[in-house]
Amino acid sequence: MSIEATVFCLLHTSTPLMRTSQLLIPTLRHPPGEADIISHRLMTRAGMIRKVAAGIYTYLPLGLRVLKKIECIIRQEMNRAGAQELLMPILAPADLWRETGRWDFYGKELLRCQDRHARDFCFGPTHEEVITDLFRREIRSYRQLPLNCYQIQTKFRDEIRPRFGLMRGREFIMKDAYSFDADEAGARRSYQKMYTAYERIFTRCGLTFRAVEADNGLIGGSMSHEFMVLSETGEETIVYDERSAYAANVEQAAVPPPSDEDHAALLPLETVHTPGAHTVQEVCASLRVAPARLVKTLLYQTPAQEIIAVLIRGDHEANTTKLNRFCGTEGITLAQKDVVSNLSLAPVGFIGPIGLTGIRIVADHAVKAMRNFVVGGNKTDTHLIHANWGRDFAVEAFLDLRQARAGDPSPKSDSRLQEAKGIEVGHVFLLGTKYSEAMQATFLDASGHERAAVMGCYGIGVSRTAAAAVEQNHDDKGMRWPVPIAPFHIHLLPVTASENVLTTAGMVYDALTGAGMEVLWDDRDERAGVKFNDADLIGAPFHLLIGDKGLAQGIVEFKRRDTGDVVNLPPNEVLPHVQSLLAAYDLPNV
RNA sequence: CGGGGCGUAGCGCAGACCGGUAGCGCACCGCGUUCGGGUCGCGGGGGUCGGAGGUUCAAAUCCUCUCGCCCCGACCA
Repeated sequence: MSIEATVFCLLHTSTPLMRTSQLLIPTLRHPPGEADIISHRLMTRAGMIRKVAAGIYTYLPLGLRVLKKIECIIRQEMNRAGAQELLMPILAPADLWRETGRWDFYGKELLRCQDRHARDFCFGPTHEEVITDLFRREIRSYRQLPLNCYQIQTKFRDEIRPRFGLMRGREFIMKDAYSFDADEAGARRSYQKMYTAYERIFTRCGLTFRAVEADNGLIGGSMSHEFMVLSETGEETIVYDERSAYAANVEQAAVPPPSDEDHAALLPLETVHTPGAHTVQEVCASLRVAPARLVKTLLYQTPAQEIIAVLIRGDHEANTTKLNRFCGTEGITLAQKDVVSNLSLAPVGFIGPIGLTGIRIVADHAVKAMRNFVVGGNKTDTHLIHANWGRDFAVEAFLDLRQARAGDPSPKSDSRLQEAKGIEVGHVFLLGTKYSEAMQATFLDASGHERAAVMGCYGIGVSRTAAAAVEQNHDDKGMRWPVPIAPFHIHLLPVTASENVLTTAGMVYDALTGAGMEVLWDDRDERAGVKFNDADLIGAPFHLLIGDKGLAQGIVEFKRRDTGDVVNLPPNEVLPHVQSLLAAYDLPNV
């Protein structure tokens, strides 16, 4: 490299571009029609992201800055919690995935490919196999534990239907961490450290969130919490209890058995004609009873094609997560119509527990408390009233099988649950030894016995966190980034083009950037209105307006993006003012 | 995978039913004008109408196939 080129590189790597005229920030007045939710629309309009294919995006300079900030906060907090960063490959050999059985089990979401020798590989949707393989090769002794390694890396999950921009992409950036401990107690300590680190991370990112109890799902293990950013656009529903700090995903939330039982005298079973009444609503309308007086019979089929009948009170919803847990299955589904008809039963809508032979019958707790209820008649256009379990049909077990909902009693206090929508930005799992046993990831304990490591895994959707931040922080003009993850701290807006304004802008810019602040200087030859609109759209937390009107009075205008409040300051007081504002934050240094 | 919709200039759309010169707004380029919330005027560049095949004297337009994208559903961390 020539001297000139070297000098050029040094100059230009040490002074990042912060002028609008030089940066690639292609703002749009109109979003593309396909952008559906706020974060997708605004991030596209602000020139932060561009779609390359369904669920696959390019992060433009502005968007990348936000991601880097989130990553930085994550790194700082992960390191603080004793985790160490490494980087695993995007492609993993199929053999590793076959060892845990997930090559077959993970399904179409696992994107597979072959190399030139026709060897199978997959794009990592998560990295338990690769990290566990590393562990078993390198770790021999309990003295090397605990160990917690993380990476920040691009993941690929071939979602059936990618949607919502960065919120549910196929390719996305994720921080995933894996802990290895010598025993369960150690694993719980590692889990707790990550839980605490996650609280710090999302707090520092300026998000309103809630940690909720969650199901372990396909990944396995015994305990997990999801970190939910509260937002109406959330795809998840959570229930929480203000009084006891209890919060859970509705999938997971336990519903206690009803406290009151109906003790009415048993009435004789009667057959009633209910033509065309398939749904709970139709049956209730036809018989003039409340949905809570009805018991619906749902037929589920396990992956092994076993059929099980599930009795749920008419106004309740079944919870397949709980059903899976009871059956010891994953992926139980409502029986298909053709399966039902092959069982030579009544059509869907008229199925009932009475006379249902050769099929297991389980019921939700709530059914146990009922007397003289309505059930399907197992015959077209027929229902039965005054049905009673025990007398008219047997139930294998009563257990918690329904979805929690607002108004249900809290399992942890005597108050009632409330509902909210959330975006899952983080998930911590206590895995146990599922992967370490499958892959013989063992070590010798203090007494010389070989033991399987007790694992935990911990994910944060980095790109999704950025999108969630926008969902939670915007107005009709654009984004309002929380200070720590904003692409820039200050948007410098000369509103007129006089010599005086430009000179002042240059001086303020030098002063602020010299003090380490990130200033986006809109030096374009544009009208003030255009600059204001772009600035509101991009959503830096502070805007600095410099114009001839103000300078005539010796002031510049310092405006908060979130409240719109304006403070008039002499130019030389801008730096201390911003410094005092930013001092309130634990800022990442990207 | 089932149902619905859409592919025409960078973005937003019209034209299609009824085949015959490919249009509008914004953006972009030039000149002038204006300059504190998306100025105004004049001039200009840019499109194999997603792709392939077919019908026809002639296809953005009609037919067949195909690819891509979006929405709803089922599925899922």
